[in-house]
Amino acid sequence: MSELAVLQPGKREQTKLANRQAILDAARAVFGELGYEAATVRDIIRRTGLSVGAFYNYYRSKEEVFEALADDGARRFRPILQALHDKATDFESYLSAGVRAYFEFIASEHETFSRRRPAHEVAPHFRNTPGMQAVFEEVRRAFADVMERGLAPKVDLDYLATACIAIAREVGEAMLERKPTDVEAATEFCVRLILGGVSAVPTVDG
Amino acid sequence: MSELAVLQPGKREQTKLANRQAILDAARAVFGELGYEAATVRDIIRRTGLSVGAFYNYYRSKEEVFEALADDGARRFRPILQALHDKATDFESYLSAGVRAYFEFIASEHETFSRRRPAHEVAPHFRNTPGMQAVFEEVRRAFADVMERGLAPKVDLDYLATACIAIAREVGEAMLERKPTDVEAATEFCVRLILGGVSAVPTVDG
Amino acid sequence: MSELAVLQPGKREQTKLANRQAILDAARAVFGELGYEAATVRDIIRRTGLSVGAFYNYYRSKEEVFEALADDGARRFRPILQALHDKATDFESYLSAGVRAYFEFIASEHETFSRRRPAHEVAPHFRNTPGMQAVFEEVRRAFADVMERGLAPKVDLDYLATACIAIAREVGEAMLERKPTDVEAATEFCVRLILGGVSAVPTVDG
Amino acid sequence: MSELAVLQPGKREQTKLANRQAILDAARAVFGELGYEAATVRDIIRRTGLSVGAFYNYYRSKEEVFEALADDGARRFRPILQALHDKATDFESYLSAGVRAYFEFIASEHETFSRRRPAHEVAPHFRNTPGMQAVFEEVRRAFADVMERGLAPKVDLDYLATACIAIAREVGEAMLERKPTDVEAATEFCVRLILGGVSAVPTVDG
DNA sequence: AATGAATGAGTGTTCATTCAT
DNA sequence: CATGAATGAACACTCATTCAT
Repeated sequence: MSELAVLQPGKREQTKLANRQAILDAARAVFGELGYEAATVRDIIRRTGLSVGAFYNYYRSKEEVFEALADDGARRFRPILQALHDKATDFESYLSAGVRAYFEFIASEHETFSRRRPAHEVAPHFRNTPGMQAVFEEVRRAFADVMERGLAPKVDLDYLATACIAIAREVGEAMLERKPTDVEAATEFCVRLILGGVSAVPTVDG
Repeated sequence: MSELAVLQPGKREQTKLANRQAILDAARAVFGELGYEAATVRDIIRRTGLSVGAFYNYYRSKEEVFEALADDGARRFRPILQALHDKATDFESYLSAGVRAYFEFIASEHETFSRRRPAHEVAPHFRNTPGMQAVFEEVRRAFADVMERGLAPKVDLDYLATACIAIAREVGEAMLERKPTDVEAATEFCVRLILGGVSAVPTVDG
Repeated sequence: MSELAVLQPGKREQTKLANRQAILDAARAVFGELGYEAATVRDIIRRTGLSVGAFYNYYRSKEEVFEALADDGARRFRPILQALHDKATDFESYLSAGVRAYFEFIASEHETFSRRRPAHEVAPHFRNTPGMQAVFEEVRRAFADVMERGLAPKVDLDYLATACIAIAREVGEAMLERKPTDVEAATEFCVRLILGGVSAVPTVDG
Repeated sequence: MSELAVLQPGKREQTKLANRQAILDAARAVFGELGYEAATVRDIIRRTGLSVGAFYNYYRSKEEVFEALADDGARRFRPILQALHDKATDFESYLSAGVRAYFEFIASEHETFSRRRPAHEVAPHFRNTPGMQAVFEEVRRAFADVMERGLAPKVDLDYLATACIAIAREVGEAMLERKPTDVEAATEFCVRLILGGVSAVPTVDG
C-alpha cells in the first residue's frame, strides 16, 4: 500500500515469514504424531490458527510442506556436521562430536516428535527424506575422507555408513524414551560400539 | 466324480488356499511399495485378478491382512531364531547364525519388497508390526541370556538389542541393493562390527 | 431319481416345502427385528441353516420373500375376517369379533416381532404391504356392507376404516408391550371407542 | 464494502443458512419418499445442486440430518400444542384445536411428503423420531391433565393417547390424499370420533 | 437342488485443493 | 493476502445376486 513497504522489512514481510515458520513447526509436530498419510492439512493449520487457504498461500501442497520440513531439518543439521568435519583431526573425536551433535539435535526437537503413533506407521523422523539423504551423503563423505587420511581402517564404506546411521537413529530414539534423556551416555555407547566395531570389521581392497 | 476325489484336498479348497496366499503376497508387495496408509484394498486385489468382494471373503479388513502379513513374516522367522538360541554355545556363533538366517530370510523375500516407494514412505519391512515386536523380544531375550551365561560382557541391553536390530535391518537392505546379493559378506561385516563393538562398549552394574 | 418320486409327496417335496416355510419364518423374524432395509439375506438364511444359494432357489429376491411374508400374513388373517363378515348380524358383534381376532393373531405372532428396532425404522408389521392392503379393502367392504344394511350410521367410510385400522394397529402394539398380554381388555377398549365414536361422527349424504 | 454491509447479515451467512435449509428440505423429501435406510446422502444432495462434501459441511452424518429433521418438525409443532394446552378450559375445545393445528401443520408440509414410496417402506412422518416422541409425551400429559381436572372420564390413558395419535396420523394422511384438502371436515370427523369414543370407553380405578 | 466363493455396484464418509468473497 | 465453504475423487467396506462345483 505505502511505498515504504518495499524498503523496510515491514510488518507484512515479517508476518509472512512468521506464518511460514508456524506452518512448518505445526507440520513437524503433526507429521511426527500422525505420520505423513494420516496427517491432514487441517490438522496442521488448526495448530497455527490460520485458515486452510493460508496454508496454500505458503506451500503448494501437503507434499511440499513435508519436503520443506525434511530440508529444514537437514539445513539445520548439515552445517553442524560440516563444521565438525572440517576441524576433525582423528576419527574418534569426529565421530563422537557428530553423534553427540545429532543426539542433542533430536533431543531438542523431541517434544514435537514424541506422541503415540498408529501401530503400522513408522516414526517418520527424516528417514528417506531428501534432506536426510543429504545428511547421509555428508556422513559417508566424512567417513571416506577419514579413511583416506588413514585415520580409520579401510572397510566397506557403504555398509559402515549405513550401519552407523542406523545405530545413531535407533539408539537415539531409544534414548528419547528414557527419562531423563541422557545424551552423554547414549553418545558414549554409540561411539564405543562403532569404534570397537570398525576395528574388527574386515578391511577391503589393498 | 473321480474316485481320487476323496484322496486329494479338492479343487475348491485348493483355490481358496491359493487365493488366500495370492492376496497375502499381493498385500506384501503393495504395502512394501506404498506403505500401509497409502496402499488401497483395490491396489491389492488388482494384482490378484480377484474382486473387491473376494478380498473381504478372506480377510475382514485392510488392517487384518496387514497383521496377517506381519504374523506371517514372524511366524516363519521366529522358529529359526529360537532353534539357534537353544543350541547356541557361544555368543559369536549364535550371532553369526542369527544374522545369516535373517539375511537369507529377507533375500528370499526380496522380490516382493524391492520396488520404488514415494519419498515420505519408509520401507515397512516388519518394523513395528506385532510380529516383529515378537522377534525383537526374542532377540533381546537371547542377548540377555547370553550375558547371563557370561558369554558376553554385561552392557546396556536395550541399547545393544536396538543397535543390533538396526544394523541387521539397514545393512540387510543395503545388501539387497547390490548385485549379486552376497549374504556371506554382509553377515561377516555385521557380526564383526557387533562383536568388536560389544567388547568396546561400557559395561553396566556388577 | 426314482419314478416314484413323482407319484408320492416324497421326502424331496416335503423338504422343499419345509425349507420354503423355514425361510419365510426366518424372514418374518429378521424383518421384524431389523426392518426391511437393514435385514440382509444372510441374516435370514443364517437362522435356517441353509445356504445363500438355497435362498435363491425358493425366492427370486429379498423383495420377493418380503412380499410373500405379507401375503402369508394376509392369507392367514383374511379367511377369519371373511367368516366373521358372513355371519355378522350386527355391527357391534362383527367389530368385536374382528378386533379380537386381529389381536389374537398378532399376539400369536408376537415373539417374532418384538425385538428392538433401530430408532428410525418403524415397525414393519404388514403396513402398506400388498397383503395388508387386501385386509384393508376387506375391512372397508365390511364397513360399507354394514352401513348398507343399516346396522351403522352412514359416515365417511374411508376415514372410518382408516381410523379403525389405525386404532387396532397401534393399540394392538401397545397391548403387546404390556405383561401379561390382555387381549380381552384391549378388544373391549377398541370396540367401545369405535362404537361410541361412530355414533357421534357426522353422517354423510342423505 | 457498502456501508450497509454491517446492517445486513452478509451474503455469505445468508447462503450458508439457505444451504442448510435446502439440505434439510431435500432430506425431508428424500426420507419421506424412500425411508431412512434406503435414502442415500447422494439422493439428498442431488436435489440441492450441492456437492457431497457440502453435505458434510452442514451435517456430520446422515443420521444427524435425520435427527435435525425430527427436531425441526417437533420444534415447530410442540409450542402450538403447548399454547393450546395452557389455555384449554374443556376437553372438547382442547382436542379440537389440537387436531386442527396438527392437520394444518401437516397440510402445510404436504408437498415434501407426498411422492410414491417403495411397497415396503412406510411413510416416515415423524413416527418414532425423538421429536415425535416428545409430541407424544406432550399429548399424553395433556390427556392426563384433562382427566385430572375432571373434564373427561378416567380411562386407560396409554391406550387413549395411542389411539388418538393413531387416528390423527392416519386420518391426516388420508385427508392429504383428497383434493381439495379439507382440514375442517377431517378435524370434525376425528374430534367427534374421539369424543364419542371416550365417553363409551370403560373407566378405570376410582 | 445345495453350496458358498466370487462379483461389483453402491454406501457413508474424508480430505486435498480451489476460489469467491 | 486471508478466509472457509464448495468440490469431487477416492476410500474401506457391504451385500444382493450369480454360478461353478
